Amino acid sequence: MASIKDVAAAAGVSVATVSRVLNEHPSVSADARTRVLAAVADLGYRPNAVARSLRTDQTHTLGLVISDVLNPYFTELARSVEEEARALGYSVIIGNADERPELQDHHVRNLLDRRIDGLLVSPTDGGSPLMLDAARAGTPMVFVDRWIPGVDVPVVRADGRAAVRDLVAHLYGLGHRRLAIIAGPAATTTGSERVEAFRAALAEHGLPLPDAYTGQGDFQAESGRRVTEGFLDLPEPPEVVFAADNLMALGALDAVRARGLRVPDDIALAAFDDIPWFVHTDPPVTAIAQPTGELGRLAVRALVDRIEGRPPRSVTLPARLVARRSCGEPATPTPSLSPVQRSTS
Amino acid sequence: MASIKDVAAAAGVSVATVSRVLNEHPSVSADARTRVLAAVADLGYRPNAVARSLRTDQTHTLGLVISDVLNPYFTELARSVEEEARALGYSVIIGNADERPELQDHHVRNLLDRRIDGLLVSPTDGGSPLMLDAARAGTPMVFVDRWIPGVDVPVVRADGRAAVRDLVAHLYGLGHRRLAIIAGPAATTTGSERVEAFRAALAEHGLPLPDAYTGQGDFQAESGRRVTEGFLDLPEPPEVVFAADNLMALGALDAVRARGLRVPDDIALAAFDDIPWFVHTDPPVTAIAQPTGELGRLAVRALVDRIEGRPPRSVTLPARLVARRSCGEPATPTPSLSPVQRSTS
DNA sequence: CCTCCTCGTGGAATCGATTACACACCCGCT
DNA sequence: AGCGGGTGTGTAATCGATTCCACGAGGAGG
Repeated sequence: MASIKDVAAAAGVSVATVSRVLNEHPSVSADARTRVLAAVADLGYRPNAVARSLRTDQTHTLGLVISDVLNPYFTELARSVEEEARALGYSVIIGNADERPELQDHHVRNLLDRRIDGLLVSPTDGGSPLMLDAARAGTPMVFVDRWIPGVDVPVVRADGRAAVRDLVAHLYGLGHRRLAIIAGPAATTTGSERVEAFRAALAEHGLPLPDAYTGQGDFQAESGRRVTEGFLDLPEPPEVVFAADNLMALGALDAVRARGLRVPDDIALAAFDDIPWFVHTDPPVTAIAQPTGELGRLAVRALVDRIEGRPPRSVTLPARLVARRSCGEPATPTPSLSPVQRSTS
Repeated sequence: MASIKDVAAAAGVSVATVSRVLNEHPSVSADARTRVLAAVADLGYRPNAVARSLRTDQTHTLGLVISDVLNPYFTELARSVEEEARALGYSVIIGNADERPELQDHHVRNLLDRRIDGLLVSPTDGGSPLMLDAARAGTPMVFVDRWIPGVDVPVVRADGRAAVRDLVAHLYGLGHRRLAIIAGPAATTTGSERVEAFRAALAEHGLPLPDAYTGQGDFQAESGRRVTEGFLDLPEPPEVVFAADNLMALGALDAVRARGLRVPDDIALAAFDDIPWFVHTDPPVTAIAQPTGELGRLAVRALVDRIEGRPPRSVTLPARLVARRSCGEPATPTPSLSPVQRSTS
């Protein structure tokens, strides 16, 4: 592959001049510029980003470490992150942690070794020493969706409290009194927060949240299935199951079906995180929708602000309830076509 | 950040010795080795991958350019690619082309600039000059899922012909005679191949495939909706719609619902590419399943073989029909729980 | 005792860019 | 004529690693 030296030789100038042309430095004669550009076109020369990065100490690359790419919520987040980053002149390297802290560490280490300019993380746990060290050492970093309390890193996330309260009111209004939750890992902020919000909302209606009605999941479909089976085995099963993410809701749906039961007649179902497929399931699933694309964009902007020396801002956006048929009577007679179409908020 | 010089100084040796310790070169005394390792641990030193890549001309990175990350098929492919690559000591940078050739070119260029060791592509079109040049110039490259005819690059893909024939037989057996297809872009191999296979299978049963029953889609949900509306507007609408990918099937489902019609009573639906959600839609969707994870793994292995000097092999795996309720009577009375559970092959 | 290897080590070149610094040239002003 | 200043260009240092080559020490063999 042609290097800057080859271009310089072909154009009859020094490498410094070639570099200046390529970087649009003003003090280059028109004559030299055209000769260099001709040589570049002729040789099909492309600057070596590796060499450039070594010299400038910038890779124009962001790292994104998420918990599970197969979760449509994170897929969409990743997509919006890449789009916004591209618009700002950065590339993105995605690391999939699969909800496993050691895999998360692997990716963080790998990304740091590659000297990415900044790191976007949705932590799977309370924070590994590696990540905390990196944050302390000054690596530009922003948490997205989940965060680690007590660490001085900006957070871009959605607050689901109001939406959870709306959901509980909706359920209460439909006559449900025995409500259960499939929680996410307590080590994640989203895991614990959603349970807390749910418990608080129940309390407002004078309803308890017994231990038997709080199942421990891990944000994966299989755990949703397992927990739901436990619920159905209880002498007095809940009337509603609220899954703290979309995959566990899928598992719950499986478990209910496997028993030959029907949603919502035998048991109702709701989920945190809305996804396009929820419109098409049988029945369509009531869910709490986050402004996922917006979160991704804002997270990138905060990170790039930090990288380029501007003060980054933490952002919290609201989530909203999207009521469908999985909890009882349809909210309206017309079919719901898109996840963003209807909202009770 | 500490560099190899700092380590050398701290250990009282030269940088050459530090490098030898780090690369497990045999001729280093035990004494020097322990001093170096102590200094490394002490300083929290991590080798700079950028500098290393510049010197060794290897990045241990693969590029993966896919057409649409939001398509669950490609998400799963990306995941398996990353897993296998990690197992072989490589990282992956994913570029999402969004079915847009110019975006595909952007990513290919970006990846080549970063001097990735090899490129995995599922081309959105007949092949841009950029990609063809790269292939000709000797960049290790493997096509996955889709490919470009006439280019000397190994291909790892699934052959859906037999499964399409099974599907048509299944539909014929259920009494359907007017079958329509929502095709993918003719510029993609998967786009044209699936129509051809469908047409050939129909011919075996003496059925025609009129132009009015072949709609042109672009692998995105919206096009599935649009084409399906066209079908429904025909004086004699088809009895079955076969969508050439899962997103267009989703769009078709929307269109049918929007008219207040029911699947499969009013119109039947089948899709190429099976995904977990198809089990949970209303009704569950009959689909042709590819061995996606296996394709990803084999593609990575072929690429790494090529990179490391071994001869790469093209691979074609079979796809299989997974019959569910969206085309008529359930295949069996038991509910289908997983997309891989049942097959007619 | 001298020669020849082997082993461990360090110096320095190298990868492909960016950029500080020096310098030659030309213009205009006094 | 001489000097200051801007313009365009080249030389060389630099980023952080890897690796070729040279060299000194020490052991084995003649």
